[in-house]
Formats: sequence, C-alpha cells, structure tokens
Amino acid sequence: MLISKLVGERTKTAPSDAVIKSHSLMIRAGYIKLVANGIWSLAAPAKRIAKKIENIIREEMDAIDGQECSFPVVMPRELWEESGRYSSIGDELVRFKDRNGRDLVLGMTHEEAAVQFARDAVNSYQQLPFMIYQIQTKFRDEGRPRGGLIRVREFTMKDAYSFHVTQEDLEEYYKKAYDAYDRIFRRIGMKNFIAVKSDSGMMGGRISHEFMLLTPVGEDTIVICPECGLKENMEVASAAPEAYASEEKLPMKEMFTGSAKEIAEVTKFLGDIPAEKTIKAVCYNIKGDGVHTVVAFIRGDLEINEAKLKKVLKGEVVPASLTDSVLTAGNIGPVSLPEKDIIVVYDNSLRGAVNMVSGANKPEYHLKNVNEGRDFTIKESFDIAKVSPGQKCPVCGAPLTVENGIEIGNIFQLGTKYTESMKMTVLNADGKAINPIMGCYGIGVGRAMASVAEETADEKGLNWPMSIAPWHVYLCVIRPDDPAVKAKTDELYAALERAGVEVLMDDRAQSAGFKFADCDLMGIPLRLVVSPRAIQSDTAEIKIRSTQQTITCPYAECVDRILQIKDDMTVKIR
RNA sequence: CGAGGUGUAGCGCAGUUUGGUAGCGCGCUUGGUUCGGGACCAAGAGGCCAUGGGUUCAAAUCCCGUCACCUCGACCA
Repeated sequence: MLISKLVGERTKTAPSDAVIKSHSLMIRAGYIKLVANGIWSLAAPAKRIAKKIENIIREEMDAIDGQECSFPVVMPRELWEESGRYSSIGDELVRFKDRNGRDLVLGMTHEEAAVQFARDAVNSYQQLPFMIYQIQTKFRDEGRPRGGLIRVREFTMKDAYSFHVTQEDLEEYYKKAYDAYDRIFRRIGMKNFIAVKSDSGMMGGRISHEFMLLTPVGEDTIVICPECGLKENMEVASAAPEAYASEEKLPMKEMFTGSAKEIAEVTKFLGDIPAEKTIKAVCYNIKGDGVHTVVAFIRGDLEINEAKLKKVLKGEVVPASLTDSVLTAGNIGPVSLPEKDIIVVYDNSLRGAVNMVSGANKPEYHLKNVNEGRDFTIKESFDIAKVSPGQKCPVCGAPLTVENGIEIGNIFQLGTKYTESMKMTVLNADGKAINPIMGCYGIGVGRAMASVAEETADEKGLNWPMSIAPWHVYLCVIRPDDPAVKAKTDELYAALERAGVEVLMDDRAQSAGFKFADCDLMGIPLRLVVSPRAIQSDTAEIKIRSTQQTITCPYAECVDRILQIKDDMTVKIR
C-alpha cells in the first residue's frame, strides 16, 4: 500500500473534543471518522486491525469447537417477545416498523436468534454440547456514547452461544471459553487485563465474568485483593464485615448541630469525630412507585451501592427529592423515624452499632450514642455498601484495592432462561425432554482495538502490537526523487510483500521528519528507512517503534531480518 | 433523562462583550529553493459563521426556538 493513496486524514493537532488517548490518536492518525453520535466509519488501517482481531478470535473460537454462523441484524418483534425481552429492555433496543407495519428490532445481542436457529435443528442430547458464534454488527441505542470506539452505538461483536445437557458440562466448557478469552487478549497484545466476577444484569443467569483492561480511563470499577487474587466488579463486590469494638453503651443524647447535614459537616461540627461512628441516611424513590420513599441507612464512612440496593428492592431506584416529605433532609436517623410510606433498608455495617451519631429526625439536631438493639432494632439487614479501598477482603482479610477498567469481553453461564422461555428441548438419555443449559460469550471488536490503543500508545502516537498492526513495516523513502533510492525501495517493497510482510510505503515528496512523525503517529511496529546516505553503505535502517531500537542492516539481509523481528514480536500462545 | 459547555474552511482557533463587506496557524493547489525528526519563499483554492424565526438601514455578533457535539451524572447484554 502506498501512503500517498491511503484515504484518511492525519492531523498534527488533536481534535478538541476527544478526551482519551485512543480516541484522540485514532482520529489524528486517520483511522476513524465520526458519522453520528456513537456511530463511526473505519478507514482502511482500522479495518485491517479489526480484521486481524477478528481472525484471532475466530481461530480461538474454532479451537474450542465453535461453529461460525451468521444471525440477522434485523429481527421480528415476535422473536423477542418469546424471550420476554421485547418489553423488558428499554430504549437501548431499537424498535421500528417495516413497510407493512410489522414491528422489527435491531439486534443488540443474539440469544433469541441463536435459540430459534438451534431449537429445531437439535433434538437429542447426543448432539450436545455445541457452540455457535458469529462476528457481526450490533446496534444498541446507548444513552451516552463516549471515548471514540470505547463506547458506541453501532459496533462489531463476536457473540457465542453454547448449549449443554448438564450444569457440570456447561461449567467445563465455561472454563474452556475463559481460557480461550485469555489467549485472545494476550494474542492481540493486551497486557494489563484481568477477569472479574460480575453482575449478570439483563442477561439473566448466575455466574459471569468480565474481562477488564485495567486503565484509569475505564468506566467500570473493580475491587481487587492483592493478597488472594479476588477480583470483582464493584457492582457485586463485598468487603468482610467489621465488628464494632465492645464498649459501654452510653446514654443517648440530643445535640444541636445547626446547618450541619452531610457526614463531613456533622463530624467536623462535633470536633472531627470519625465518620465510621456516624449513621448515614440516603433516600431513594423506586421507579414506578409514586408512594414510598426508601431510606437506606449505612455507616457514615461508606457509600451506597445502588446496583445492590436495586436487587434488594427488586426495582429501579432514583435519588429522592425530599421537598414536601415527612422526612427532615440532612437530619434523618433510625430512631423515631416517621413510618408512613417509608421503606427502611439497613446495611450490614450497622448491625451491633455502638454509640453512633445519627440524625434526630428534627431540623438542626442529631443524636449521640445511638445503639442498635437498644435505640433502634435491625430485624433484617442487607449488603448494600460500596467497597472502599482499604476495607478487608471477605476471603483472606487483606486490604482491598479499587481500580478502573474497560470491559473488553464477558462470559456468562446463562442457564435455561432462553431455552425455557423459547421452548427449546432435547431428549435426554432417559427419553425425557429437557431444556438445554446455555452459556454466552461476547467480545467487542472495536472496543478491543481501542483498548489496545489505549494501553500501548505513547506521546508520539499509536503503537500497535505486531499481531494486529495494520501493516508490519513502514517503508520510509527519503528522497524518492533519487533514482537509486527509488529503485532500491521498489525492490525491497516487492521482496517484502513476496515474503508475506505487509508494507505501507511512504512515497511522498516530504521531509524525513514529516514521514517519521506520520509513521510514529500511525503506530506501525517497524520502520524501514532507505535514503541516499544509507545507500552509500549498502544498508537500510530498521527501527522498532515500541523499543526505539535501531538496527542497521545490509540490504541483502533486510527481508530475513524483518521476518525474524516480526516473528519475535508476535505473541505466541499455542 | 438531569446539570454544564461548545458549534466560524478538512483540523486547531480568533472575531461575539461594544452590530458595519469573514480572519489566523496547520493542511490543500501551482512554481521555485531545500532534504535523516513535522523546511522556506511566492502565488492561489476553500466558509449561507449549526439551524429556523425575530429585532435592525445593517446580524457570526442582539433576542426567542430547535438541532448537533463534548464533559459530569443517571442508564448500560
């Protein structure tokens, strides 16, 4: 490929609205162009990377006996009504009508299509287990796309579905899929990624893992135990319960606290008492319930985990506005709390609480020495707390750390949610009809590409791992107007292509610095320079993008040398 | 969906307060001189100033509406 003919605008200045590295650099290097919010065109270099990622995924899926299929982007409403998701999913699912007024949806995931496809074709347990997958366009009408290709509305995704007779068999296959994912991410050149236990959300099912690239720009929060290796998404993570020190229960007392309302204000007002000696109240409304106010009580130094609270309440929660409420915002406490239309949820952290400070349910007053079991009683408590760094690991007791990550893939043990609702059965060995147990496994291709970019890019630009680089070599022609240089580069270009090396040749009449900068920006792993100077000594120069290492190499050996370096730089797993 | 911000040439921006014939840098075209870390000179091309309505002799600029994009939050298999 000649860079002079490559379509895609490279710019020296960064787009002002791109905030993260991968987004900014992929635009600057001419890889992607925005079409509409969360909808992108990929230029040739980005498409080449995507294809390479897809091929690595394909190899690993085939290696665990996957069968590549293709399911439709557009599906009829009826199919999604069978699973119940036509109504249970919100606006992310795009619904529209065809010319005959028939309701259609755009596929955001393909459990329905996979089950519809498999249920008639498969009748016997002897045909199980099997896995079918596809690499195809998905559309999800996200509320807020962001970060270039990190979070988009239209994207290419590999989605796989496995079907099993027993839970044991699913678990065995799940482990294989887990290992395949690990290989995929390593092969595409990702380094700092981990698998975490996660919330299975709208997919249903029980056990699920998310593969996360650890990076400060990630939108997911992960709780990690450096000691025992526990890794969980914040949505499901818990810390070990902490017992209260045994101390004498002092008499409860009312105190004037004035305008101090938030925990930080109250602790300060009371002479910097520790926040963990206070009780925090957070109020919510349940979506679709116009009557009740939820008051969640938690130890003052902790935060409410709304994902967990949602599960306790079995409904969506939104922060409550307390204007015209019976509650005294800022002074809410568990002692003599008004009861009408109030739902109280206690966090486990308040069990056995001793000598705490809480709101007095009275403007400008708090209570001191509030004791659980004496001044108020917890009949039932839940884990609704967010883990904060330094809290104890529930497994080994070591202090936990909290990091951000980008979700680059996920695997779910789905169970029979779809095979039951969509009536897929096979006969087992006893001749009895059973619902196969499913697993599903997804990887976003564009997000994987952006994630690698995010991890590998430096101040000069992108920096692709050899295995997914759009071209292996950037053949930089200094003085293409020099006939000797021109002849040599044409010869090298042809020889490299013959040897299976992908070459992007910079044949433009530009200065050396200009070309070097473009090469660095585009992130091509190897740079091969041919110039009048080098031609005198019958050598060319090979520079490795990632290490900055420069190798001067006789022309005759260039091709072999590059093949060797290319091989050395490719992550080999199997 | 809530809060804030921004829309002027392909990209980055000035001009808006105080209305008066649309500017700069990069990039692009042509010619010349350069040539190993984003060269220089000269001459060019390119914009209904997001959009619809108002006010005015006159609107990028003032007023009202709409849309798009960005950030934070909510949501997110």
